[in-house]
Amino acid sequence: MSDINLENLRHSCAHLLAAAVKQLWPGTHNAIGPAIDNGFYQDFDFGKVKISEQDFPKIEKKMRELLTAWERFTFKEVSLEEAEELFKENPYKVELAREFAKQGRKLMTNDPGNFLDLCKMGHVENPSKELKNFKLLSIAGAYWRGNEKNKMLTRIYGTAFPKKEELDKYLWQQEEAKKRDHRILGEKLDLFAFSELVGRGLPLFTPKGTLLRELLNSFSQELRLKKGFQKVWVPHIAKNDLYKMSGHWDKFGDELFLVKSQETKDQMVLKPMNCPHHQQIYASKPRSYRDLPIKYLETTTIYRDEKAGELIGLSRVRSATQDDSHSFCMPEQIETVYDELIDITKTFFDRLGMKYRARISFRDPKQPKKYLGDVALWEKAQAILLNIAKKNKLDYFIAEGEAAFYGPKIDFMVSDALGREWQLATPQLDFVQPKRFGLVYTDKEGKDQTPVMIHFALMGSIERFLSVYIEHTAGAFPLWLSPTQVRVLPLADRHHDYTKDVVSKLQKEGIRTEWDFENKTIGAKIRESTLQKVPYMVIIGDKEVEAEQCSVRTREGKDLGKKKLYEFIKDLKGQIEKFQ
RNA sequence: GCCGAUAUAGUUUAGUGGUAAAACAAACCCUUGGUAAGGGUUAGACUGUGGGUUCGAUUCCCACUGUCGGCUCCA
Repeated sequence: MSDINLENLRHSCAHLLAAAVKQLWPGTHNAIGPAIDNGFYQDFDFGKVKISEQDFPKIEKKMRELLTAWERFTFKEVSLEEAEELFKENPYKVELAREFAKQGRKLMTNDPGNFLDLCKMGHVENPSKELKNFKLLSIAGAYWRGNEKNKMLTRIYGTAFPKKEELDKYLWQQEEAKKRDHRILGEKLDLFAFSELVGRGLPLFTPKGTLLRELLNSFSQELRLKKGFQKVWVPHIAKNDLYKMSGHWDKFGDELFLVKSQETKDQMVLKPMNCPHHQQIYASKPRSYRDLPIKYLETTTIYRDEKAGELIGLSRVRSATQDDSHSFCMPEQIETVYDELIDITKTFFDRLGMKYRARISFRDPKQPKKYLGDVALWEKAQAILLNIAKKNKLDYFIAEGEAAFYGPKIDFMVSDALGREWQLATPQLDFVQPKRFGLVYTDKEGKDQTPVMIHFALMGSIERFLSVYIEHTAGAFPLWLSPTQVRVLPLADRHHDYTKDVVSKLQKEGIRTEWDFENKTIGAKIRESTLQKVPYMVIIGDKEVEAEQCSVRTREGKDLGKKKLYEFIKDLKGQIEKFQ
């Protein structure tokens, strides 16, 4: 890594962008231009001018032109009056200057040579030398100060690196991420589809995609069934009264629901979560402390009215299938139940080859109104979670303010092959809902007590998990998850009978097998199977028929040589069993 | 929802104020090929939907729908 401060570099680059734009379009006002995680942005008020990404080459050219004269940033402290005079054309700068003056902060200006700006400190020493490796990336609208009541400004995103190689690597990585985009792979690998007629945010799963969903789901469920969870089933609609009782109605109102309630009594809505339903199963008969913990499991679809502009492929949808479960236990059983859930989570992600760390989400002590339930209970629960994380030796960190409104939780932050982090499995404690629903169990003394509920979904939503997992694997799923595990490729027509024989024997053993009888060369068939990420290809020609063998090749291009079919089946089964 | 971009064959794209071109995929034919693309032929699009301007629009304008990028990261 270079010794140049990345933030300073990028922030300086935002100045350069502002300078270039103001020269190209006089009268444009620049607002803020900070460094961000992957680069920088600069907001502009272009007035009536409309610009697009097609203007980028022109802007970049102007940036390079200006840069040659940028020897160093000179700073000067100014009074509010001076600032108001200097930036009188630019209402955004004036607003900021007044605000900062009010807060008692020093007002600074800087000038790299030909572009005066109001700015905090933090720039590179020698712009003309250090700022060379930049690129403008995209353009978008953004509200002034992030508030939708304010004016919409034009935001130009870009990035900059100390070295050209670093910039090139970043751009290459972006390209890689694009290739892995689950929306593209989903179509290429024939996993899911959308229909304008069905509606946006409502994914349809093809046979291959459905297989993938079901394999992941049964793995998720099995892990819990082994720990004594029991499957339940509930309908997908309910009266809105259910959510008034649970507290979701007060919290989210009508916005959460995909079918809007008319506020009439007994109005039906689509369920946006499963916990209230599951609690009604618990409530269906008297419970004794001897019955606890009671652990329900159900993979079922929920429906939420996500904002239209936020729907993205499978990662943000309106119909999401949760591998959900709810455990009801006595307070002193929390730790035991939680330990099981942590164990399940570890097994699941270890087996999928994904790294993770835990985020313990506490309430924000500064905003008590955001949460239901009494503070003492929260404190107690948070202490329990922290202890569990320590005991299970989780790699954890604490995030205040990330808790659900009904209780604290542990989120598993799972990282993918490109190093991006996703919040997936979330066991969360709930002291509030059982109380609201009046759930009870009879304790040893014969008195009614309120159980604690623990929400837990491993994948969260299968759709969102798939979006992460498809990009993690780039569509090359492990053998046990591959919709097609083996494809048998005959060289010529005369090998078709033998091929059919091999395919049916593999299928009989439960191996998901296809053949490729197309009139193409073996090279083309191999290419096609490789692009479809089929783990194993079996090639059948004269030699194989003669020796009653099959030639095996992996999608990575490795030649495993000739084998007897039973040997190959044994290999495959051995590999698959490792995951059961 | 808001801002911007965008919509042409199954897919990826070209193109024009006078009803559209190609590649891949498909079907058929030739070829029967040994580890990431063999060759040919044919078929396939009322240019997203609905309006408007015009003698005439796929092309220009408006609305709708879908898709994409954003809407937290403070001078």
